[in-house]
Amino acid sequence: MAPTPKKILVAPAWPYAAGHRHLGHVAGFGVPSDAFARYHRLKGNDVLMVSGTDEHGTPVMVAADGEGKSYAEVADYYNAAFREDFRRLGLSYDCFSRTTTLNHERVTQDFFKTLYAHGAIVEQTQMVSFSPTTGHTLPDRYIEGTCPICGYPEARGDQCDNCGNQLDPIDLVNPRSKIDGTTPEFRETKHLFLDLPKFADALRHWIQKHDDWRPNVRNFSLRLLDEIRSRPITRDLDWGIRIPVPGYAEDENKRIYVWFDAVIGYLSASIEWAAATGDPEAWRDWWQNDESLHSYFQGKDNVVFHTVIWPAMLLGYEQGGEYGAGKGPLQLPDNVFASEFLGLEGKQFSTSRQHSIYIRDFLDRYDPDPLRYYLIAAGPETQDTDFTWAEFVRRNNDEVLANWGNLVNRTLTSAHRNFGVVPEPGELTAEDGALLDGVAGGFETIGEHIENGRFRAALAEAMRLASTVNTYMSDQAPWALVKTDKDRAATVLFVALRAVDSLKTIFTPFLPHTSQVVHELLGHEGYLAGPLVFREVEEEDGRKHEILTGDYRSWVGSWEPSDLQPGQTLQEPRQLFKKLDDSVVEEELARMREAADAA
RNA sequence: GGCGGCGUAGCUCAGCUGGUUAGAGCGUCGGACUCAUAACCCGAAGGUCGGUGGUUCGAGCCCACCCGCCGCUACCA
Repeated sequence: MAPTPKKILVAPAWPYAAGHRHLGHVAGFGVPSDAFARYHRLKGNDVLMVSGTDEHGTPVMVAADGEGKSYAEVADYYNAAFREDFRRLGLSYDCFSRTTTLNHERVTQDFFKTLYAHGAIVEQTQMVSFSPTTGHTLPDRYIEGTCPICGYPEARGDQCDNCGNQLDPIDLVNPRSKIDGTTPEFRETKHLFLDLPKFADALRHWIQKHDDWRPNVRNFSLRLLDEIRSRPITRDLDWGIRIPVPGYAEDENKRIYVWFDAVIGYLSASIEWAAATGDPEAWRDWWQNDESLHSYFQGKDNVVFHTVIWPAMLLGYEQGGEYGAGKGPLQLPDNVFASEFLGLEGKQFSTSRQHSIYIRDFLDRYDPDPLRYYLIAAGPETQDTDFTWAEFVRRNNDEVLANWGNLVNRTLTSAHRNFGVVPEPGELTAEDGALLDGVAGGFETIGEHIENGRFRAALAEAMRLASTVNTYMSDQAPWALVKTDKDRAATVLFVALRAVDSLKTIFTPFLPHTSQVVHELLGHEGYLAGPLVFREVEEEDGRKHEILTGDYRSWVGSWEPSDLQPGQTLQEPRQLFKKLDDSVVEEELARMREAADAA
């Protein structure tokens, strides 16, 4: 009997809607979270993978001003762009939404009101810088000036890159806005703060229990707690969610600070998903259920939000307000898989210097699976790594194509040409059994790797298993047996096809598009990893938006060894991966140079 | 400045709580095979594990110091 499906929340970071996403972004939160989600779906677990675009706050406003568009236009544009990028890459969100929906606003305001009612939000005055041009808050990172300590002329508002000292923007000599060069004004204003110190002990206790977290995440988080301070959760802006508290609600020019509403997105998108399924209470099975597993994926710069701030908010919400409805506390994160950073040709990705490769551009020229392969096999899982075109071409040609692609091709070609169907096997030899047992064992070892966030090791093990099948093929040489002992050839090809069928499943979390092709070539029907779709959602206020989703419950396939049956009709084989010519490297490097020169 | 990480074969990296001749993939060289996208298979060469000094019967793994590289430092994954 199958075990009860586990409720798994997969929570990839919310990308910020102020610029196109590049390879580094999806290497951090995208491909690993999708591999994790797809694996759990194959295991038969109930996965809910939710995210969306983070659309409020200053960076969107700055982008809008720069492009001469409204804030909403910029948000719309990038929301649509990200959805399309992620669809093409095959990131199987159950609901990829956005923060400018009515639903998100309601959930955020409920959260805010509830924390306020529980005494977790306090009012403080704060010295804040304003842009004289727009009248809005100017975040510290948009201010530069001369460092009062070392005299470095381009110190940032929060820190001097030259001497490394932490700074307060008001101390800068000749402060100026990085956006338009004007001199910021400093004014005392009242803001609401999240009382983080109130939660320090509870958080410390909770983090200490999690000795399964990656050490850098755990140590870094514990360190943060030692110096924890209240954080403002309101800003002087006119772009963002209204503050549902007396004295603030009426103020046109105060809104909820963007980071506060962004993390609530995990919850609001779950609620949105539930409503769309016709069972508005369904989200509670993930959020108000001790047995559920919540896994978050983000880059290392975002750790603080996922191990300290969001957990503090969840703790403060307690049994909740309107949405929590007294039905139990909200689940805290179980895993926080923080990635390190991906570099590009030896340097950091930089949008401003146009040292970047955007997802959309990449996918215009290359297939998604080789990219997914690269981002897992050479991704920044435990330390910074580098994307280079030479390495991409090599991994594509010499690893994924030569090993896995070629295995599929050689076994299917042989079987299709000589039998046309999955051949009827005779008695299996010890070698046959050993091969199938070895591949079958992969479901457990690779599954364990994936569950523990060791995607790199999981994929390496899958590749090793593919090698064992290649070796088996070479040893058994069915192409020769066909002429001398056709029955034995049938058995060998049967065994090889079963192994390929199993490997197809094992590779699905990483290479869903090509696994779907293998699935079809082997004569199976249905979607192993079907298309992702956009679906329109209309809210009560009449506004509409599109989400990225998919019909994952109809997907066939399960995380267990193949039971491929003799007699199943095979399709004419076709190649899974395109061989890339070495000239690609020089072309792409030239393209990057042009882009950088134009910037 | 604070904190953290990294430095192991040509390249990218594994090496868990210290224990026989330090591993993998790719690359290179040689061979075999010829079903397969000149792919696949076998074999070989190649490293004083950044440096110095300790602890230990024994250290790539622990400690100290040093050199080099990198990241985070609270709105760039």
